[in-house]
Amino acid sequence: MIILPRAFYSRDTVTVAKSLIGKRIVRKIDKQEISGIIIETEAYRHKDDPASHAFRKITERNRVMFGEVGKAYVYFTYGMHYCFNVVARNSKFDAGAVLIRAISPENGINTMQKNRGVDSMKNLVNGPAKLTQALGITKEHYGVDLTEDSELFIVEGIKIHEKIIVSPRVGIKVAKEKMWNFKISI
DNA sequence: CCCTAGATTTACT
DNA sequence: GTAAATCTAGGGC
Repeated sequence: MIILPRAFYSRDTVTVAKSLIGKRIVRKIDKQEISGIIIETEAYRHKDDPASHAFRKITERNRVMFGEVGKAYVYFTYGMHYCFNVVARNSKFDAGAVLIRAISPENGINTMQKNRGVDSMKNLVNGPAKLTQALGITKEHYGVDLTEDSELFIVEGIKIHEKIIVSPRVGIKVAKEKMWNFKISI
């Protein structure tokens, strides 16, 4: 099990978003290990991206997007949902993050089903707020370093044979022309 | 299958 | 004050 190094995240945000497809996200709760393969991501950048939380300026919520890469950016939205991002950017940008939109469950499926309150596989982790609920990710994980073996980190995953599908990002009202959504269908 | 509405808190304008 | 990187249930087809 090889944890992705900080250098992995020190590249252009869009490149990192694409590269994260097929990697494994690992969540340790007590002694149990829950994991899944990342199958959908989106890039959110800085000055050229009006849809990004970091578009205007640094604030209390988005400040981790301006900090060290490889850390978790967790935000709360719509009054009831958490979403999980990884901070990633190269030196050309002051901020950037990759939203994890969907995973494919591996270990701890029972726990995910319990956390979600559903037993269908199809509906388990196929959305950004669903996977945070299934993995028990909350604002407590804001700023967690994902390059260390702790309760939440990302490791090398599987080889991808499927073609990566490139689409416009989901759920935004501006900058829809940017094709920064990446996914595979398994 | 597709569509609509309601939930419910935060953070920024 | 209001929009928000969403999800679910319920109704109609």
